[in-house]
Amino acid sequence: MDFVQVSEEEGDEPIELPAEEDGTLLISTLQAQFPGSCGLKYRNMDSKAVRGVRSNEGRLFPPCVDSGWGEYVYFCVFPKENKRKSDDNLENSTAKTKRIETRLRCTDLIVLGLAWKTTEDSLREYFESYGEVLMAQIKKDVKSGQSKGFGFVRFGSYEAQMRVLANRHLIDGRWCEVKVPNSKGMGHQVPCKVFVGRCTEDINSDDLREYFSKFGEVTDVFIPRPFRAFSFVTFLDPDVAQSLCGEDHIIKGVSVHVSNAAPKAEQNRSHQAQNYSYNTGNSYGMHSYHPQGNHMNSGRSGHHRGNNQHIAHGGGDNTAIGNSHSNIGSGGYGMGGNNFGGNLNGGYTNSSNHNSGGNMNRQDGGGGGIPYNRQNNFHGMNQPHNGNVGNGGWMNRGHLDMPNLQALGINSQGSSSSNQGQNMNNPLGVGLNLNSLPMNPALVAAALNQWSLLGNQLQNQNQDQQGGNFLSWMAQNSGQHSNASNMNNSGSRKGPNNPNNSGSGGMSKGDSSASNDQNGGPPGGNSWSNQSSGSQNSVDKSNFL
DNA sequence: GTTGAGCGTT
Repeated sequence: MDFVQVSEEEGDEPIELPAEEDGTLLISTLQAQFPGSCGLKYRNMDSKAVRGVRSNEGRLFPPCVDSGWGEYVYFCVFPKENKRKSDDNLENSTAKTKRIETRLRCTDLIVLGLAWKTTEDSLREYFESYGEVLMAQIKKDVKSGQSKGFGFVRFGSYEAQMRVLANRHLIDGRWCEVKVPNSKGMGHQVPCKVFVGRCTEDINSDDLREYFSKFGEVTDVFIPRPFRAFSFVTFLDPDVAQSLCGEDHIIKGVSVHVSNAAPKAEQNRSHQAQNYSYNTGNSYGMHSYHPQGNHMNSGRSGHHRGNNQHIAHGGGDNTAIGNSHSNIGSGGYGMGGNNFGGNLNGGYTNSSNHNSGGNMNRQDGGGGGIPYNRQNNFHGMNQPHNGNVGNGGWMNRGHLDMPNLQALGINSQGSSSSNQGQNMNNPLGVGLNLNSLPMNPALVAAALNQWSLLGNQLQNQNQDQQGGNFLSWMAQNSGQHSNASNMNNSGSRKGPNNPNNSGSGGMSKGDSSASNDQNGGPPGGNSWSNQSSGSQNSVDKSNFL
């Protein structure tokens, strides 16, 4: 296999990226290591000029047909901010306004689980690796001055905020959570996703990613399977997403239409909803994509009793394998006649911050219907009493598109006596044992990846079910947040806590404290030790949707 | 002095 040496900028230390069999380098491979990059260039030794690398349909082509990539060190091309011509003209002022708004969207973030000893200085120091810290404070007891174990931090850039929110953080020896405080509504949050209509079947996620990377960093691409003539593209910057809405774009010669990812029925969904009071969400409904984000189905659907009757509302082609699937309804939202999943049931019910008692019954894809997974027990997902009743968690904190972790069978903190409840080997605090989940782990992976909760871990668990891009990007970016992404500073013991185990150990709750004892562990054998060093992450989620 | 889910005396 041929490797291409790539660095972020000229002069930086290069990373070797694997080329494809045909000698090309996938942009997705590039982006796995250099998020946001959209191409390559290199310094021509003869002319001393910088040369661009040919790029077409998600692939980068070596400069020389014969000698391939040669010994050059390539460096990345990143899309220029606001490079769009339209912005330069009529939208210039609004673009500026938008940028200001972006800054305004930075909000104080609450940091939970701080060590008692953590000071405002050390808090600030830690978070400065993510970006400018405008404020860092520890809440203390007024009299004693003792820390209450939580604090607040505010960043100067939204991007830093997003990265911080996507990770967990080892601060002064404790894994801390960072969230948007309850007191802050994120109702003004602008969606980062766009709906891309009129897609043809040959437009794949790489195509979309490559094309839309021109406008800004693409963090996710979702193409419903089976083919439904639309897809979703998520940008890091919601402004970019918004700026594209309403436009037609040509991808592979096809005119696609970009619009807001919010379902068209959004406005009047409140009075439809909840027609089918049982088994509508159905267990196949765990589509990892939620076009509107924070609507996790407010319930009313939990009477699925584990039969094989999967009713996919709307959508049509629920040509799932095995079992008896029938489609009910033809409504729903979507564009251009695409039935986006029907959702005549309780999919969208409340008007804000849903999921109060919800489970994971949304079935956005309607016909998508998860046509795989004949062996896995999906029915577990539709447990009518699956907890998470109004406990907030991520859901009510305004964080868009977060999964119902409990519905996914995931606990957010390990349990251990020797480390104060902190699972030191699990950076995200996601008590996840893919092999013990009552559902398709690939789906969980997809969901978590979708929601940016899980990235690198998956490759430690099952090479066939890797999550991918977004979180791994978040976590790995610039390598300076290793605390958050690469744990096990001092090693862990081999044994039950090694997520590579395919047995019953793993990250499930109730691991022995010993196995979670990171600090005391002997060196070597780090189970969670590393995030990807290659491009293995770039697995199209749609493979298992 | 201990503790470990939470939500900020301004």
